Amino acid sequence: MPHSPSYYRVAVPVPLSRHFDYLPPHDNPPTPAPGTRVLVPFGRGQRVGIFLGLSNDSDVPSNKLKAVSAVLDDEPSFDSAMLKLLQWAARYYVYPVGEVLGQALPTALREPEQSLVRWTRAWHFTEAGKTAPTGATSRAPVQSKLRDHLRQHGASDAAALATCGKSWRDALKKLSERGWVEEVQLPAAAPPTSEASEEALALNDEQRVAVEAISEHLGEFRPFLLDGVTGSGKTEVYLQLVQRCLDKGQQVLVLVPEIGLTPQLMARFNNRFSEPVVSLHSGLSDGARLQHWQWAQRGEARVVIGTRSAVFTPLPDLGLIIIDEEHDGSLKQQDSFRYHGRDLALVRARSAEIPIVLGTATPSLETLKNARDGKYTLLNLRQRAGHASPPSIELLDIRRSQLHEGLSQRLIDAMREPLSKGQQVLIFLNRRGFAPVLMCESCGEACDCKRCDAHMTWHRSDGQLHCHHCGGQRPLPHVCEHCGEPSLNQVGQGTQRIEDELRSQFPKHRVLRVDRDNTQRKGALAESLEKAHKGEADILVGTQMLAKGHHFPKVTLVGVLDMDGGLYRVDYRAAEVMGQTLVQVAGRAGRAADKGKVVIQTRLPDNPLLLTLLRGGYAPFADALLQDRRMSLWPPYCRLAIVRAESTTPGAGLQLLESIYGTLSKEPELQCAPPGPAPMERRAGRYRAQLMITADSPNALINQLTRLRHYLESSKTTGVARWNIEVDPVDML
DNA sequence: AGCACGCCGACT
DNA sequence: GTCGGCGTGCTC
Repeated sequence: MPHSPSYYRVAVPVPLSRHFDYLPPHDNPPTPAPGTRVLVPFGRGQRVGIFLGLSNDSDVPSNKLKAVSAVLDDEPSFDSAMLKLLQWAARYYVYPVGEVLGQALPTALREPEQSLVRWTRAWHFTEAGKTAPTGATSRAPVQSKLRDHLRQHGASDAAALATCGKSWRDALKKLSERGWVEEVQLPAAAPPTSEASEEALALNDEQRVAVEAISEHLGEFRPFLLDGVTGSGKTEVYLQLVQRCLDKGQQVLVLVPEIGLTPQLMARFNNRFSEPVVSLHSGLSDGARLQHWQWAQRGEARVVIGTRSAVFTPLPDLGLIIIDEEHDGSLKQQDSFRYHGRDLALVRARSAEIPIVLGTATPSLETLKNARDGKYTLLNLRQRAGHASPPSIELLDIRRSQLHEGLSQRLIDAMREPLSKGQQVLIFLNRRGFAPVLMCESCGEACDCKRCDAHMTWHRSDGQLHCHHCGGQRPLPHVCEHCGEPSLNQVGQGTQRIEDELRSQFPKHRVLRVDRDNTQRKGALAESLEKAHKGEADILVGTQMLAKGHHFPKVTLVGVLDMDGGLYRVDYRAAEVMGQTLVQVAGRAGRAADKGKVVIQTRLPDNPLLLTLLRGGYAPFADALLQDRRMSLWPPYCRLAIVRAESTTPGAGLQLLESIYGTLSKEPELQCAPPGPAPMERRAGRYRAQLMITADSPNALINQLTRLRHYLESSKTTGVARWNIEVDPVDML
């Protein structure tokens, strides 16, 4: 057979929107399947790339081509459907294919040394270990436990041995030093499976309708919006749908917005199903992540619960995708490859011909529009489980009230009754720190961040000024940096200050603050939530961390301190986000027998949007916002993209965007606004500018942006300004 | 993005 | 005389 000249087309993880061609490896192995990892020479070094397929020609003369160094695996990391999805995503988000594929790979597989795992490290007794006297480790409890474990179970892997105690690794080392245990390779472990201990709950009518409606369409593409108020039992609907899929031998992918929501969902799934459920999120070690990913890929894990990047998990028998809290902005990646987990999941569901369920109490406007247009099937869950009634909501006009460190007297009074009955109160304020501004009383200047156009927040816990935008810190100055007077005054309130004030207002009650500052440590959030659940705190103060998904059955009063910001901001999504947060926070109140109450402090008690939200609920509020968007032609009534440029010298970014604007504004399919400084122009020492582009058709937008990207990649803008392109931005920062 | 090569200032 | 500053150019 004549040797046909074929080249290996490879995606290399570099910020260039093209693939690279290579000669076949010198040892001429059988052609790998597309999606297989290959090692290729690139520039001076070697890179792990993804083999895309063979090609008969190349733009590069063949004497300039290098050969693939090695085919790294004998099976592909991406099947053809996943490869297609990722290539689609690279085009849609105007991001280099190689980088997209690289990011979709578990971190461990980005290294050439790591191969797909077929073996797992384990330990067993040596001959000497088997006969060693039991009493020899009587003074080392963990060593004894390890020996007991090995005696009972034989060779065991790390996960199994870890049950013997925290210092199991040290103890194991001691045993191996004595020559009693040694490492062995076991066939790769199967994912852990728990014994189901919980029966399916009885469904109410709406839940039953939802489960039936979705089940009817297993095996075909159909998106469902499961619009369920907090406490309406969305999770039970998910669980019963998952059961149906498992019964049919299908796998299920569940996407949640943040890592904090995986443990509780994992626990519920594990209690319900006797089949392997695995999690996939950034909190796992690279090794664990690879393990879980491979369990999914081999079909051994039947349910995967993960954050947005889990949308790339290979699942050969995928039968259903569930997106929980579909409105949540964390589903959109905010740097490098700026994809939306929900939107890619929709594309994936379409190509896999399976249903996808978008669950939320507060649908995003895009999803709501799709439901209104009949593209998504709307399923409502309006009844609260256990006949809990919805909370009453009250606006508290604080324009003329005297505030106690941000708390109005009426809110303080309202807290007394539930607290006296042993119920909990939740105070919500989306601002960390003690005081957001430190202002000089003699000259009126504030302490500003040196690298950002922002005030610094005074954190009393560590006595430092923090910048919430660049993470910078510095000690509190003793005198004003502008006029030298020692008259710095703390203005405004953050959660730390509210915590203090609540302690002094309610000295007999226990106050628990939950925000990013005191939940940094691993497991700290879980501990705090546990405390709250056990009733070891009476008053909970916190930021949006407290608003997301966690259930506090004993909370009957929620106080919202400052929501007005969401009604002032220029960001076109600010009002939508405010409404969603408000409804989510309100959902924390009165879940059990007691009717809940929500008190919102505001200086805008007549704001029509706010009133619509309070009187009519989220649906008419969202419809009003949709009307606004339609009139002003914002998404979802147009396709939006942002081109950003930043530079260390003022003006360079803006200049780059102006030259782009000159060309793009001539394109008839696009509407461009002249570029301008970003909402906070200087951030982390860089001057930032942005250019907004809208179009009616997504294809027109993508085509133009692709041209733009090619131009930017080839022009020598490096060093002058850094730039990026974001399609479907979720916020303007 | 890396990481070279490539021409102009302060050091053993 | 070199070491090294980061300006521009390439990666199959």
